[in-house]
Amino acid sequence: MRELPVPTLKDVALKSGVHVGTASRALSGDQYHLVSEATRARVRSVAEELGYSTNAVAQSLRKGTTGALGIVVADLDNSFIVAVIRGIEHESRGRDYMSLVAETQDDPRTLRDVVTRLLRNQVDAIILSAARVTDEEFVSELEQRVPVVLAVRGFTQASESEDDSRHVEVLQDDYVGSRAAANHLMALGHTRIAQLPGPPQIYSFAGRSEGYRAALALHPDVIDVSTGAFALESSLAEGRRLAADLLRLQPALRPTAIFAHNDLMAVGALDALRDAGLRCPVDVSVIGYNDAPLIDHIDPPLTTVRLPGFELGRHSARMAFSLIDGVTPTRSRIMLAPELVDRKSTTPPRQLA
Amino acid sequence: MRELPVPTLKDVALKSGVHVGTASRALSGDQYHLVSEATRARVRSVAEELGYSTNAVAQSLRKGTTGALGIVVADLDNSFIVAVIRGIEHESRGRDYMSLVAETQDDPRTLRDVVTRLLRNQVDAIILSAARVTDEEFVSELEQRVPVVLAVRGFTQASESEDDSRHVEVLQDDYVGSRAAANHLMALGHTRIAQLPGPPQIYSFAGRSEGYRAALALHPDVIDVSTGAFALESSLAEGRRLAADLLRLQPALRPTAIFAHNDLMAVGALDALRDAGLRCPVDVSVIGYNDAPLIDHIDPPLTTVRLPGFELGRHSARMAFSLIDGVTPTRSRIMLAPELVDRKSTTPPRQLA
DNA sequence: TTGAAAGCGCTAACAA
DNA sequence: TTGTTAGCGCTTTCAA
Repeated sequence: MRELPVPTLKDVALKSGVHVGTASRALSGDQYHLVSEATRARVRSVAEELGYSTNAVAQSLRKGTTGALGIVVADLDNSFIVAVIRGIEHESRGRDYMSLVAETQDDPRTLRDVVTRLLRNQVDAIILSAARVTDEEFVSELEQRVPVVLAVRGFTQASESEDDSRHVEVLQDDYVGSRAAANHLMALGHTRIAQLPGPPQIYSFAGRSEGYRAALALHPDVIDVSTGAFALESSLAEGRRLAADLLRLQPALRPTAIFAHNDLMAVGALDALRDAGLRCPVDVSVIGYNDAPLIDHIDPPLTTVRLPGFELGRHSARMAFSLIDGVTPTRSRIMLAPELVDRKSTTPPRQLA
Repeated sequence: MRELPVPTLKDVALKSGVHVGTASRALSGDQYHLVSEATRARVRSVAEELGYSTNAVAQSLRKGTTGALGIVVADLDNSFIVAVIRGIEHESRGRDYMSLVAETQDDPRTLRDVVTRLLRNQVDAIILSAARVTDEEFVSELEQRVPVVLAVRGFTQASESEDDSRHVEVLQDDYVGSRAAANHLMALGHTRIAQLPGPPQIYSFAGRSEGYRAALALHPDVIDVSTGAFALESSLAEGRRLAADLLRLQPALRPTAIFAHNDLMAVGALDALRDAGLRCPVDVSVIGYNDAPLIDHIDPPLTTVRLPGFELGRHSARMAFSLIDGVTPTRSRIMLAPELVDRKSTTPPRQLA
């Protein structure tokens, strides 16, 4: 099956009649000018002929740098995260960097595991998009060993100023996004609203709760009928459970609008509504977060908040490269604004309709 | 930010008062028995204390093997593929292998690009899930340089026997899946059926076309009203376009059931139906392929074919390990059976209802 | 059971 | 402009 002996630089040098050092320079991206045009051409053609390709492992060992970026995500099965990864890759292309993508499934042990692996493999930087609030100490230690960019999930409360940020973060603004969601509902005339909070162990969800509450606080006539419970994971089943609890309240106390911390939970809420014989949006409006694929094709098409994943990835990569280059980035935190997408799952409450 | 000098084996050896060779053995997974228990314990505790972790780059260079698996996928934003990746990772865990995941976006140039990168990085094997029919020569060359497992997308026609297979393949049986889909429609009583074929440059879609036609061939009373056109990419928009073309036929010639080569195209077909003032499933039944997330929550919940992604990944990884170990796998081709999931988008045709 | 030494493939001083 | 040389951090053969 596989049998061709892989040619090394030495082979190329030999066949070109030059020393390996010269061959190295001739083939290198930034030292080729130290070689006469003639030899350079010869070496390159020999390399081509032999099918030579540089051994990145040897190169890395010698250079002390691998040209690899570690990307750690909680859940690969998430289009938003995939967009982030694509943004990173896009930005890496120009620098000829390679990404090592690892998934934690939101398990703290797995997180430590994959990070250890990445470290062993000498990645030049890590873009971490899987941190939970309890991981801050771990991340601080990690930052001693390798440049780290926190993407999507940070450790910064919305209320904190950039000055006291201890990490390099590229985030989507949960505070702004959730406020937009809440404001959308209130603008429609809803006065009894509830949120379905995602796991508070993830700052993003904490931020969404905060933004939601801040928005409601500005409207004394609006009351928050959230139960106080939160999802154990941001899944459809949990959204359904939380919503069902809410719907068990007596009708007069029930919310006329629900803000779910992500689309999957919103779909769960839709299921709960149906279970309770209620209809969306006529009886209860529902708004999600993320703008997942096909979420515009469910019944009813979901109003939600769209996140700038690709851009977020690009910024994260740029931040990482700054750190790698030893350039202190001008900003230690970048916040990108999400955007509300108005569809069919939100309308004015019935009494106003 | 980062400053701790990273300890090397030499540091550990020095502090332990042994030679690096001994330290290496003490820390190794399979040579530690060559070291006295006392020194082993000492070396290990020193390593721990220093926070030593082996430099995988140096280790790889010396060993000539990296413990890395290259995984090449066409589209990361695909839950089925993510399941495959997870299956691979699951199987890799025990062997302490690491995956390098790369995406081609189905672009042949990018495919060559990422494979080159993986090769430079000396991956021990490549699991390729992004091949197009025109890539067979490229893959054959690749197989000379590194063990290759074709996952999900192979080069094997459904009709070929395993004996003439030139590659190591782990596939989901498109032929069986598409036959199941067609049979489901025919069992419901449909006699005018059309398929919406995905790009034939991908063998999976070619296989689905074949299976579909084979199933219909067994029922002389059923006529295939497919237009013959196929999708340029397996997207919602293309599904919509193809379906719209079909619906322009005069009513008597129109299909009463449509088999879309994947769920996204099926959703596009649903849109086209709506555009044409037709309803699913009352006027036209629609069946998809893949069982994408949320596809059970669209309107109507889609009947589709579910694929064993995780298992497929596990088998792919096992195959790869066999090749790495130099063990000729007992089988050069594994075909996993998909499963039909009956939901609400398919019913008997109107005249029979 | 341990030490010594060579060398994986490459790059980058330094010298010529 | 090119050759020489040392060495990145590790593993492993060979000797002791």
